[in-house]
Amino acid sequence: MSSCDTCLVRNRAICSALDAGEIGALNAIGRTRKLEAGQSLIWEDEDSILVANVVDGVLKLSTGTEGGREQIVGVVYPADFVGRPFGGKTGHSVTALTEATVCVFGRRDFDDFARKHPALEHKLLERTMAELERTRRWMLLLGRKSASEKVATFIAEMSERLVDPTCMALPGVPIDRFELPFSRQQVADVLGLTIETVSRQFTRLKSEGVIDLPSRREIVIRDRDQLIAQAG
Amino acid sequence: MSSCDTCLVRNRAICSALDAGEIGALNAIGRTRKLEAGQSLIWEDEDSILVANVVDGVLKLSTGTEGGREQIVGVVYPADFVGRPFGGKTGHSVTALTEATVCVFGRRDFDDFARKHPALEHKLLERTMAELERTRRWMLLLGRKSASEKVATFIAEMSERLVDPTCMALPGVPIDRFELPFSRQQVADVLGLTIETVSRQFTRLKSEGVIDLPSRREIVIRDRDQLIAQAG
DNA sequence: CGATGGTTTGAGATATATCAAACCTCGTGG
DNA sequence: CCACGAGGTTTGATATATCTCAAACCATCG
Repeated sequence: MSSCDTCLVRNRAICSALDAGEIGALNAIGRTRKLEAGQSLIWEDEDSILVANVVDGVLKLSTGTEGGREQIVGVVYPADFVGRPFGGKTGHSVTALTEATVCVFGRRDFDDFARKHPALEHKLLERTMAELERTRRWMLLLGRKSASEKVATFIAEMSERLVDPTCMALPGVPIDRFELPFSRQQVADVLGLTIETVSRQFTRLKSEGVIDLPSRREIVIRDRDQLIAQAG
Repeated sequence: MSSCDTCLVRNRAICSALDAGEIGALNAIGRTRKLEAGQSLIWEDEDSILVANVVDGVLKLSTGTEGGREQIVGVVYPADFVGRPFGGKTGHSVTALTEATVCVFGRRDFDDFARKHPALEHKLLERTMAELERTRRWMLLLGRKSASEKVATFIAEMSERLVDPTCMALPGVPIDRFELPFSRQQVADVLGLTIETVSRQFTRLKSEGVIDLPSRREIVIRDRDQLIAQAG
């Protein structure tokens, strides 16, 4: 029996393009792997040797300058795909932010399999295009938004993406209370700000009653309209 | 006879995945269109109705805030693909920066054709992944680089991308003199800066002898090593 | 309990934005 | 041919958002 049968993201990941027989073949070349928070799966500038589906947890994609400045260039959730198939180098590292479970494949094995299964490539294409679209929207934030707009946008987006991964929640409905998978430094690295500026914006939003911060890693949205308005 | 036979980018665009017969079929659903500088092909937030291959010229992809701030989220050159196949909205407009020639397809026609031609989808997937990679590298610039680093990086990247589109030049060799397809305002919109800051950085680089500016739209790189060093 | 790592708060420095004016370049029409 | 005007660009003076440096604070864990 294939471990895909019990996979939580079986119906949402690119694997949903495959029938039972094909899934078995894919299962044969992959294996599931657990990562603890902080552990990396792929490193910046290394030759692409593996790709993966995220089964559970949250991971960051990040790059940095020689000077040690870091920028988080993407965040992936269950059912998302990571890595660079079809040769080339990955320009960013992939690191777990929470405990995570991924389904990894050798890059070459995956390449061969994908070329023989156009439906899988099609899913991957749709996913990649959606990710490119999302990334481009984020560029507007990085290039043109103020610190307060950045933080408000960040919280609003988080509440839309951090829905129950088991899909029990209604789709498209954002949640008003969630646990942040980021430290303050990591939030700063997503938004292109410093940790102090992020902290000040959080406390300002709290003092204005827009959000509440029960603990360091928890956020409660008290006034979503106001939050959206401040997102600019 | 198919107009693809004389197409300058026939061997580099996604069409290179197709044989003579398939090209004929693709040609039947597309048409070439000329754009003058400033003319838009696709508008932000409209439902995706057409997609295109760039044959000649340079186009920008851009989004803006309600407040009128603009961010250029991508620049495309001959052989690149633009538009959002497989449904959804395009989150950015596509506008010609120079006179341009594109090969346009109705989005639905293209979708149908692509689904029947996995090799075409494969090329498109590779291209989309490369673009996503490039876009993510640009995020590091937007989020973490100073104005001087941004401008130096911009000039260096331009010199690598604006090679002779006919491919007569040696591949991978950057050029030292080129005409900018951007106004100062547009450079500012690519880098997330103001027009004044861009101007000041240009004149500084010129006064340091790193570049020369024979005219508003021309750039000559005098000291590439120094330029790269300043790109951070 | 004290040590440790992350976070918040404060005071000051600075890069970049903003506002305003002068300056080219180029096309138009007298 | 020259004067004029318009758009884009450069330069200057000032304002301000964000960064930097530094200290206090707070949870967590041995």
